[in-house]
Amino acid sequence: MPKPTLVDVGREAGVSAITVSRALRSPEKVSEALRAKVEIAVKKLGYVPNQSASTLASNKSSSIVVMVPSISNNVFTDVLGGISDALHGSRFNMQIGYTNYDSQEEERILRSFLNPTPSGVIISGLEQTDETRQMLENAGVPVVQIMDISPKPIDMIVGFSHDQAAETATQHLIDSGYKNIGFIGAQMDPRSLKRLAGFKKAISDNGELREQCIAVTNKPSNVRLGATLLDKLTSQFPECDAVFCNNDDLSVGVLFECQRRGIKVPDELGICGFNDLGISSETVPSITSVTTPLREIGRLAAAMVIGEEGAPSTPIVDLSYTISARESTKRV
Amino acid sequence: MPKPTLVDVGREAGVSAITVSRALRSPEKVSEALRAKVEIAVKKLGYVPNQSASTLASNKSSSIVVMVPSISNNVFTDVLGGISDALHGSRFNMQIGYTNYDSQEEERILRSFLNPTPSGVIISGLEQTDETRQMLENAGVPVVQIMDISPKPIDMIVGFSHDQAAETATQHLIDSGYKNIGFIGAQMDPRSLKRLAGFKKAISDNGELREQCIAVTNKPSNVRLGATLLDKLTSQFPECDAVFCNNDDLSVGVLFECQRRGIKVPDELGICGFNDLGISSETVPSITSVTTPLREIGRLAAAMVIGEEGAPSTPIVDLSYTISARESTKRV
DNA sequence: TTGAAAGCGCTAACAC
DNA sequence: GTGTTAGCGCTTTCAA
Repeated sequence: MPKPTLVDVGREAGVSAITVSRALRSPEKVSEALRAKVEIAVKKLGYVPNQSASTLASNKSSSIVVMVPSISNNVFTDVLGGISDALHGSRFNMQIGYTNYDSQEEERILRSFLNPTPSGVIISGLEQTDETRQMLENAGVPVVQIMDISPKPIDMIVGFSHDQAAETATQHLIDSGYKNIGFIGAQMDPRSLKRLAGFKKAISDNGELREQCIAVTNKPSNVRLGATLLDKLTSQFPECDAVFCNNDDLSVGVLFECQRRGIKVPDELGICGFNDLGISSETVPSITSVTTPLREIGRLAAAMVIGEEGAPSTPIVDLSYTISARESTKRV
Repeated sequence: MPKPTLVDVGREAGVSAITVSRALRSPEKVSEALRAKVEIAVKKLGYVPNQSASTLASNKSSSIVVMVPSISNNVFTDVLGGISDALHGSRFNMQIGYTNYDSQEEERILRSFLNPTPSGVIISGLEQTDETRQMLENAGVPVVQIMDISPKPIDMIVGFSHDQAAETATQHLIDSGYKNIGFIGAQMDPRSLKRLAGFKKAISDNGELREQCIAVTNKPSNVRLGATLLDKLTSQFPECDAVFCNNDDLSVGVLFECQRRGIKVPDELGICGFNDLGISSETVPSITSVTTPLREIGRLAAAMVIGEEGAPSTPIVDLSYTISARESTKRV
């Protein structure tokens, strides 16, 4: 038997198709009696609305498009989790696009996702191509940029200041008594570069910034890389007594490498990570990290894009981060 | 200006709409000359096909539905990564459903995803409700179950034997000279229960299985829980000299707890994890784990569901796992 | 409050 | 190889 349509349900309930449609989408426009009849017919036939037909007829889809650079990065799984939570139970579903840190790819994917027009777009970062920004503005849908912060969003934005977060973290290392602080970074996307800038500012403000205190790579971040980059750093900057890492898997890798090489943490080397991904608080010694509001970003972005009540009233939401000071920077 | 349609493109190219459609979807059915004209018109107008209209007219969508229990679990991000890789560049896109380990939720989500009929379904585990199996069979689309293995899949299946993997791992602990082996497990879903069964079998085959050697919880797995469960285990089973963990974050948590409590690994306690999630090989000491073919499962499932050439010729694919023996079970 | 008619953009089926 | 016609299932608009 073919799938039942609105007409079938209507016939079963003794009403017209359009009444069924209304009963389902805006029950308040239909009389109590008919609504009940329709409900029974829907159950009986096991009717499921055809999304494509609905989308085609109304020219709007009920999906929220979410563009993220990568799925394997824990940072984004947290954000997606937040969005997923906020959307759960609403009439919206999410459609995820992976840009692989490539603006051109982002533009291409988004173009296909914007046809038909979704109910909203959540997009990571500020680095959209001009074409992409144009498309988004023309689409006339709510757009929320996430992760970063800017006074001039395309539409709305929720995130935090990566420069400031990194600057604060570096200052924490300085305040803890470390003198020769290095920077370790992987996946040097624009937000990572901002963290590097924040690091540089803190160092310069407190003395002299030396070239050799920075060890970075464009490879995706992972635990192994933390060890590799620590090797690189200590060979080019032997007097190094603390490191600020771009992301928590690097800081964990640095700790393990210290354990292998017999470097004492925090006495001989202080370590500070970024994002507080859940493992930092568990290692021995535990690792200081910058706790960033990842899930919260996801949740708020979803609320803003669907215009929910829980949504903030301003289009620019600058969330705060905190330094979670732990054993890895607690010098005696 | 409104979005251009097939008719617009046709007018621009001096052909009919259907010719444009054919030129785009099956170029071999259209003459060289027209194909070129169409291509130019498409570029000029910036034409993007309307998926809904296509889906509605043809009654098939080009999405591959993927049902997973959770996104925050690293295990599934690996699998999704594999699927994403395999689908990249194909004409298929993926639609992800999160079941939150709930068969009823799975059924509900799937019902809405099956309308209109997708090009294929990839679904985790064997524990679908009867209704769900029925729906999938009625839909008449390729279905690939993943993660586990069974002689009677709904349609196709790719995974590995969790019982056997756990049994082999436990045997490795026994062969390494451990006498009182415990089991630590979180998120006790059906596959975890199979791992527990494999553990029990190996223990029973080599002596006596005692109730108190098992410490489990239904909470989602995380590093912290590893420590908690080790506490529980050692208090109820003090003579314990090795643990097999359900998942790698637990084993990492166990190692950290040992470091906190001054328990020597591997001499006083042997540790073996599961899934080899990337961190196990980096800790100090490194942790033995069962390396499971997560990405491969994703890749193959995608190939099977879209009937690609790289796909296996049999509907049942039993992949192998390997024990990656590391320092945490290397007793001197 | 309910219904009839028209049409969203595309493709299947059939002609030419 | 190309075009014509009809219709996918729904919503919009307008009328009753």
